[in-house]
Amino acid sequence: MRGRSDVLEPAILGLLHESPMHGYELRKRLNLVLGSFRALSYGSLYPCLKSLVERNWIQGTESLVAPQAVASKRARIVYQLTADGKEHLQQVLASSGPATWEDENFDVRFAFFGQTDAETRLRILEGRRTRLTERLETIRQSFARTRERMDEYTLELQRHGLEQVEREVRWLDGLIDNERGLRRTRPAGTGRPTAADTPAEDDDVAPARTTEKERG
Amino acid sequence: MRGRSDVLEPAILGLLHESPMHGYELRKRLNLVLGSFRALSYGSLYPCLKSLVERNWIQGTESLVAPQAVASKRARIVYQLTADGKEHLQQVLASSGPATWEDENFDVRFAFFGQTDAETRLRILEGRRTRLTERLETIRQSFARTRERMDEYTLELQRHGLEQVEREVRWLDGLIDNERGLRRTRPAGTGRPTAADTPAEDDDVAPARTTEKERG
DNA sequence: GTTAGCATGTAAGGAGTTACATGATTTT
DNA sequence: AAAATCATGTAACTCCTTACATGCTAAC
Repeated sequence: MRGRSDVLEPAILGLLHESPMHGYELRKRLNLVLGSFRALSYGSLYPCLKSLVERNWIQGTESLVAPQAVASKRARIVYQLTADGKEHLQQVLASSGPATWEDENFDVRFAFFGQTDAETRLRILEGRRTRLTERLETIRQSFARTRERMDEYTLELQRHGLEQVEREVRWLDGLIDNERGLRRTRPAGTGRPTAADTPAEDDDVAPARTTEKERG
Repeated sequence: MRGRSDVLEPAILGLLHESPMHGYELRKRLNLVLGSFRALSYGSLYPCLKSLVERNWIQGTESLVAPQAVASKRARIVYQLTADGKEHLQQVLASSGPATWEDENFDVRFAFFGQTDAETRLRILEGRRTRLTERLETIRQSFARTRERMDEYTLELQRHGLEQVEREVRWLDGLIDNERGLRRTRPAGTGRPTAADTPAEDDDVAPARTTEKERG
């Protein structure tokens, strides 16, 4: 029943958990968290905020802020999480389904790793890794099957895509190693998540599944 | 007036230009061209084919194919470009607007570079490059502005994103060099598009614009 | 005093998804 | 004979976008 995401809602809740904000500011921050700089429109943001208020996960309070100590600016609506909202956010960040491992959903989860425990982080990183190695398998197979009768540019596009995914897997490997280290040596949530010192120039990124199941 | 794409239509036309096909087969090939392996659904494909037929860009003919020389299989509808369709495809592949430089649109254009001339290829590669350097600027600026008060994971996500975009720019540079070479030495459309032998480990990817315009 | 940026919204619509529905053919 | 895969479609829905509408405030 779910579309590709609902990437917006978790992102909003996550940002508001870090600090209360009004819509206009949220949008700017959102464009960074959502990664690919697809300028999010107000036409999505405000209706979403409205529905979050209705479900009682956030609440908005008019604030007459005077930034240079001047009187009476136009009221801005500053949103913040309710108790219900905090609880819900924790559930969302910890939950994982098939959609969790897709690009944008993963990015949002990852951006708010600071608000979860090491257990959850590891689970999500590994789920993402599995998803990516599945992709690698699919690409490699079609690569092998159709190499001959394929246009050179199409081929180059796929070679490049393959490389990008391989690189992302190595990035994840670094992060996973790091989380494992954290879990063994420290209680939780300390230490920098800096990635991949592992050179790892090898090509075997786990066999995973070989089945090329249809998913449509 | 255009949404993020209409990535499907050009992709279908491009594939059918390479060779006639029926819907089911199209879908599989489509999933590779469209890159990120977002399994395209029949719910999008068949209505799109229908509308292409209505606009007289493709035509479908029932074919009673018997693959192992056996009689009477169920009829499959094999689609092929009409004359109008071929003309339209050329226009689409050569045209370039703001949407052309976005990820998926670019991928589709690139996948069918074989069906265009060197002039067009170069224009599209350079447009894409400009778009990416704009992104780099945006990321770098927000990076510099908010580095301190930002979550470590969010930071790592952005660092990684930055790296991926930088890598993509270098990939484009290789392709652009290659196209330029082709244009100088050969008539058009010959030679392999193999990328970046240029090591180019430098970091200056062109200043481009510094303005952080709103686009919403 | 007018342009640029801050701030909040609504209405209509586009591009795609999931879930459903059906049936033929091939493989086990 | 059952299961998998080939093959074609429709209906309802979701998430997000564009375009529109409004008004305040800062800077030039």
